[in-house]
Amino acid sequence: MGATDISIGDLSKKTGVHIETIRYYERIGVMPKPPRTAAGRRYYSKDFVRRLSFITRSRQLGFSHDDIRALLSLADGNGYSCADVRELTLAHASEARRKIKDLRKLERSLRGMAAECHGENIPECPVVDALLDDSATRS
Amino acid sequence: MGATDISIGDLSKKTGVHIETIRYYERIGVMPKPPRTAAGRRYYSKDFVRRLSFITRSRQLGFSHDDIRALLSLADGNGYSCADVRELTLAHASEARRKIKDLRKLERSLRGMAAECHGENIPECPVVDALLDDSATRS
DNA sequence: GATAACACCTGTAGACACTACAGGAGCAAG
DNA sequence: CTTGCTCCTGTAGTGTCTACAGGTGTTATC
Repeated sequence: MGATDISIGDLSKKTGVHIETIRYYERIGVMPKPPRTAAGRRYYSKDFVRRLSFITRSRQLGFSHDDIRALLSLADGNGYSCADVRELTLAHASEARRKIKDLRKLERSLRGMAAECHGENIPECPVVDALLDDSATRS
Repeated sequence: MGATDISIGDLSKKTGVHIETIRYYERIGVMPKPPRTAAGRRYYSKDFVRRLSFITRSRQLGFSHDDIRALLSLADGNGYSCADVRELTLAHASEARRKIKDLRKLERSLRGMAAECHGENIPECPVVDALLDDSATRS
């Protein structure tokens, strides 16, 4: 264990990733297995910090662990091509755009429903009605 | 089993909800237990169709099953007040707005990264670099 | 050197919202 | 009466963690 190496707790504090999550990442193979002390404790070099940050940044951008494995595979220089990464990235951008569209519609619906509702405790709440109406009794 | 009652398979076709999902909804208590034939098969009246549609519409709008239980409780007239529903709805609207903001940022990042990348198979992929840089070696 | 407090270990189970499958029973058409 | 479909229950798997139980190791204080 070198002078700059850190424990799992320190890695957790440094990156804001829970200890359990770090171990989970190791288990599913997105983080490599770190070396251990004689007593069996993990210790991490700067490279591990870097890789964990890569993973959290990618997760924030909505990449799945499978995606991240592909990205890391490229970073490690085996298997995937840069074109693959580009494609993956653009696919995510399109999906983000789709989600934005859906969420805009959703927000409009929700605010519209709430605007109709004055908070009185009447049996015909406009929000509930809005959800009940347009129901599929149209087969 | 009345003339207009339908089987779980028909309910599934009518609403687009998988049979397993319908049974799952029953198990977790968002759908009430339907009556059964002598042989133990579920059958559903129009009311059930209506309620399942309510549930799927609510899910599409991002309400959790707990939220839906609260909404249905109001629809059934016990416990929750209209003001509660209003609050729930506005909270969801705010969350939708937050997600939209995040996704916009995400889409910009992704498209920016992809624009830098010309698909050549070079070891320094700008996408991967963008993810690796800004890594936390700043404790 | 003893003790207390804390960090770490493994393994398992839970959360959410489903989905899938195994193994069996009922039912309708040819 | 056999074939093939639908339905039944129960259990296990998905993805992304989170939480806990029960144990061991390390460090600080007296």
